[in-house]
Amino acid sequence: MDAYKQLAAAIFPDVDETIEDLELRYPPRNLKEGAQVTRFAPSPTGFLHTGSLFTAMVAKKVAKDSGGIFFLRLEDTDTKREVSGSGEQLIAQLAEFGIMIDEGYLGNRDVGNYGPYRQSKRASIYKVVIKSLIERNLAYPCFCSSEELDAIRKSQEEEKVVPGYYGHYAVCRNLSPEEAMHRIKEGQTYVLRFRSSGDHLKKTEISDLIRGEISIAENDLDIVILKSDGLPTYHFAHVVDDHFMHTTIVTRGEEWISSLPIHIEMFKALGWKAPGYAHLPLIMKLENGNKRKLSKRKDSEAAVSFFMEDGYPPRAVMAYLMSIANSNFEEWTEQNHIFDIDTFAFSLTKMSLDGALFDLDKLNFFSKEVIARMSAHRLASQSKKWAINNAPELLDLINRNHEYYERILNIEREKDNPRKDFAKYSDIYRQIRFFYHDHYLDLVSGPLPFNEKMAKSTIISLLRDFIIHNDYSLDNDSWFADFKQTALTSGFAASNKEYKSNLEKYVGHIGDAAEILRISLTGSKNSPNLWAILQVLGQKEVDERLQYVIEKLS
RNA sequence: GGUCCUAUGGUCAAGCGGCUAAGACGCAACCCUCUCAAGGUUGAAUCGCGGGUUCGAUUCCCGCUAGGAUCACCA
Repeated sequence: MDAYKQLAAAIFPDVDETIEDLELRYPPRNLKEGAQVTRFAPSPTGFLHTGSLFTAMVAKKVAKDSGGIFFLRLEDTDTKREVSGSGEQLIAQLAEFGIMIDEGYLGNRDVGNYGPYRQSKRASIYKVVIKSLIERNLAYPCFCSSEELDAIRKSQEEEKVVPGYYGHYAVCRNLSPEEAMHRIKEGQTYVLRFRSSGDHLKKTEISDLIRGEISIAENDLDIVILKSDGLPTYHFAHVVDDHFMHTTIVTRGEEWISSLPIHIEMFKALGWKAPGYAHLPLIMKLENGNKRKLSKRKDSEAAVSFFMEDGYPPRAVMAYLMSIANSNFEEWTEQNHIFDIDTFAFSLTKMSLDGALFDLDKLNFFSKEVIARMSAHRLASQSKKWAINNAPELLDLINRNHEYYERILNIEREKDNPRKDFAKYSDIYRQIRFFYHDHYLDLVSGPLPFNEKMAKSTIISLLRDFIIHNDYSLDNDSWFADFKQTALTSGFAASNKEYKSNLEKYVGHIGDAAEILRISLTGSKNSPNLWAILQVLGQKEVDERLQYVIEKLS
């Protein structure tokens, strides 16, 4: 047995499987021609990030549109940063946005034949591969401490050379296998590094599915592939996992482009075919006039929980993200009047190449459209679901009478261009609370915003006439014609034009009369259609409110 | 700083050698109107700079500039 084999055996005495065994265990997938296998590979380090949702959406689209497989792998090799429970949370949040996986990690269990789908459970697989690498002298143990590494980096900075563990700076790369074995037996801690044979001065052409050819210097860093805790680093886990899981297209953020040479080199060294890569543009944020990557820590909209808490319908968020991914989605959705990303023909090559600024205005636009197209019934149930966790004050109103709530939401809804005044569920409460008697009393407790020029007696007379004459059985148009008559008898002109040409003859015009009624009923100068409000409130409540205002003014 | 990516209105962007340079969001005005939310009409606003190539560059090439990403036993 040669020295490298002995070293490998010393490091992994209990690994008896080979790469060939693994190939047999994870045979090629049986998919039709052109079907793509994609994955979403998040780390369980906290809430789902908006950029991650974007990536997941694209990955799923690519797989589904091609009749392939979309799976999820949990990249939980960083035990220090892991937030317990966030893996499950990720799955749940993804599901809220309609992103379901075909196979992979599902929180409490794995589904699929290419698992385990949690990297922390795949240690034995990585070890098989690394053992083979050591046997071929393509990986070696490194005993450098973090202090030594820091010292190397510092000296490199002083010498103004490229920092990193390479060439003669890679002191452990030339340790003899005997020496390495000796140190291991002594109990020194170590990591395993990949022995790079790349040349920093040589460029390789790599093709990206979105960007086309990219020319980057070869990797010459001996990167760590197995940490001292026995878990792999991202680079190595990516290569091994996506090989054995037979991923055909890796979708990930643009920030990974720079480590692409590392991945390519490892695929080559192992004799494996690398997957296609699609490096997605980052979602950016404007700060002090500069763009920057959306940051989870600084930007509330970076976590998708922001949208959930504010009450944006998931469909609206997805539509917005899709409009960033493929700008023709917007045009498509205009014609189809639906915001269903599943039926849209997505294209990787139509993606923009630079990061989009997150645009809340645009999201609001999509969201208004989406909400306006929901039935009152659906909006009621969706907003209730939201209120349960986020808005006790709204929930209170809903719970008083669900049917009444639904009727409020149905105002000006069932028509060709429905009302678009809610961009998110959190907009609802403020706009509908006047429908509830106690809230109404609260809203009108102060001075009412009547036009100062309007005499109290005029207001009172109009409201009194209204109480007596109003007919609740009329339809919208007839009702308004009827209301004009009432206003006329109180001295209002039937039109603005008429009023303007005979200022001294009238106390105001029909618009003023409507304003008086509106303020009296809602406490505000702005509201939805008056007739609709009357219908929902009903005669008893209307009369009570008007009586209240009359008394207040008397 | 090295390396890589990117560059059309405020934002998202179409364009792929010849166009009055689409469209959407936002903004403004007007119309409609019982107010608001809408809806309709109109408008303001863009090819970063400098060299080439070409009869002709927003488009192709090279610089520059700017922005971004990345340089860990994090992913």
